[in-house]
Amino acid sequence: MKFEAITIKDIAKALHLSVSTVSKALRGSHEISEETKQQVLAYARENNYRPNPIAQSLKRGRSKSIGVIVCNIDNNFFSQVINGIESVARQKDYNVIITQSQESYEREVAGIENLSSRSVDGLIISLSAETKNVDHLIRLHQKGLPMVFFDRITDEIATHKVIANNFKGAYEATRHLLQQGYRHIAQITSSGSLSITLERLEGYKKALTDAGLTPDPQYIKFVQHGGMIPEETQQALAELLRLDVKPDAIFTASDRLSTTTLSLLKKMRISVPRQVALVGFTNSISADIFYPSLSAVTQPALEMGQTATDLLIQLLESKRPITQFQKKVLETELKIRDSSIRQPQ
Amino acid sequence: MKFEAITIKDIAKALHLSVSTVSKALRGSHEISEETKQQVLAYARENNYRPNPIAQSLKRGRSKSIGVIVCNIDNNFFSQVINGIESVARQKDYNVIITQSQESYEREVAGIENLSSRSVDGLIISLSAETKNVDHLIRLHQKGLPMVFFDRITDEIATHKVIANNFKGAYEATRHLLQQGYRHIAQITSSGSLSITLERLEGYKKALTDAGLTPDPQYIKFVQHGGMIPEETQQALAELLRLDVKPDAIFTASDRLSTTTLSLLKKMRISVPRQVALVGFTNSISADIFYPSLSAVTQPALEMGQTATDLLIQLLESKRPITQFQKKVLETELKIRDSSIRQPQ
DNA sequence: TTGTAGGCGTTATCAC
DNA sequence: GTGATAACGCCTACAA
Repeated sequence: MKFEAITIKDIAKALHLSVSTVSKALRGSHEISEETKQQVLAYARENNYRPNPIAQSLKRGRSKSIGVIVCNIDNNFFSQVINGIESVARQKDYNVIITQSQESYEREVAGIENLSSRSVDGLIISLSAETKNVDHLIRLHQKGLPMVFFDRITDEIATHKVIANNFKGAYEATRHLLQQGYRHIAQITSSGSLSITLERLEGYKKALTDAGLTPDPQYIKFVQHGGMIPEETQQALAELLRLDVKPDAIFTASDRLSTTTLSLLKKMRISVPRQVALVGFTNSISADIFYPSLSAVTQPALEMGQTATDLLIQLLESKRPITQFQKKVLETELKIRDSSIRQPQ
Repeated sequence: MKFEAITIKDIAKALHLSVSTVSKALRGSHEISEETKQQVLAYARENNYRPNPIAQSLKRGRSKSIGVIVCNIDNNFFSQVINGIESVARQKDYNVIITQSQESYEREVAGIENLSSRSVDGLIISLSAETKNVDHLIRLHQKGLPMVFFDRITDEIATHKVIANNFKGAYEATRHLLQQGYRHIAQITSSGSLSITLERLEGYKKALTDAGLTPDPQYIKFVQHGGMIPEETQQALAELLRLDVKPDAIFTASDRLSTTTLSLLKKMRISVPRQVALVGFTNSISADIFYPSLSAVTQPALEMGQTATDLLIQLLESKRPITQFQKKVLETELKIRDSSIRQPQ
């Protein structure tokens, strides 16, 4: 199947003009007479002429599209971020090309490889859970491909970054549990190679030590694929519940982990918060209709997507090379609901 | 910022060959000597040569990318569909360009206009809630742009379509409520111009008449923007609860409507299912941790995305024009949970 | 004011 | 077996 469309050449032929005259007329050049301009414009409109973006891209050396790579789009947080990305990009006339890594390092490398090589002007990236090495990105960055990181970032590349205040979010969540009187607070978190994991871990530890407690490694469970594989979460949870001193509260440090853990606890008929309290990172808009309603750290996901896109487009459209980079830290919000409220014994 | 990369010309210059020789060598042509081939391939690999996809697109007249337009990506159902689309497309080496209509007709027209004009080889479409007229799509289709519809489809364009068995899904949901003994079953649904709305409405009505009941228009509330605007849903719900004979059960016919309605009922302190039962269409993976756990019609969203993409790529890569079109109907699944189980009085 | 020519990177055709 | 040339559609010096 082919999709034939009218070109500048067709217009030129029809109007007995040269392509350059038509081209100039279409862009309203001063060199062209009013009369010719009108004629060309009218013909173009009638025949619904659209410049071929591919030819324009080839000529200009920019495709007016940006690549996005996330672990998985079917996730409250990431779909909200992409909503933000798409809105800003569309407004500034950029296409958004989405790729999922599915938390796999290989897929991330392949996806980014594919997006780059000039089919994309820049990249918006959140690293996969498996990614420990970012050489593939360093190479591209050195070659001059602009990129902005969000959420799961890396220190090894100097560019704009947008994250939530993960430290503070985790700190507040943990402190809240402490204030409720819980003392054996476990954490289920993503892969230890992710920036978000470390930041949230630090916030959690700081809250514990500020309360005079010593973080216990036994209470910290890493789930390698960030909750995408329910069995991994299940195992982490089972290990926690098998400890001699069972946790009386759990802090789940990512979106999928939070909903999965709540679901697993329900299946195991473990009462929340009576037997174990729960606070999680989640951007689910349904956290208030969970049972129990889920106390949650929420990230400004839409804003994160918008900000990342603004920063990337700044990079793309800047005349001179940018050497000062921003790391924007957006505030999280702790919404306290039932899952963490201590019940009278 | 520029992103310079090596071209076929650079290779030719370096190796003192002509561009055409290099081009052929790279694609393993028989015409080229083994020796030259190895030389070129080795040089290309060393210097990490990637063909410029934009130049290839211009030459071939196809961009190897497909456009997707949905109302909103931040939605369980649609993000799952897009997950499916992306997976298949990536595997077949197509880029996926996402656009959101935000349920606005104007945005849909603009988005599609932008995706077409040859920046995209084909389109995967789910119509916006506001769309009553599909002339913008008919025009493109007649010009030869391949497209596949899913979920919210139109009869006015002959092409492949993929939908869930909405009639049956709604029928079973309603019948289940009837079997539980509910007699005043209301429906909150999307815009009346959407195919899914009509199909689900028919299933609902058929279940009622099969049970000897007469559908009452008062019990059917249309929400124009499919739940994207909570106030609209709230008003629909309020109107239902203001009726002389209040509904004893509600069937919510789309994803966002279901979660929003449950949330609103909770805020109004209306007990579900005791005061009013609820069954909804939703693809939330968290329906079992809602309070009460939500009886739900689930669509095979991932499969829908995969199927739509397979069909589109068939269209794109077919040698001869296709005139026989499929309408694939995928089965829904009714998961009965607490929100619809009649309580002892 | 309009037209010619060349180039963006790749590929296909045809000549050597 | 290799290379010159033209073409995809658009843009832009430069020439007329």
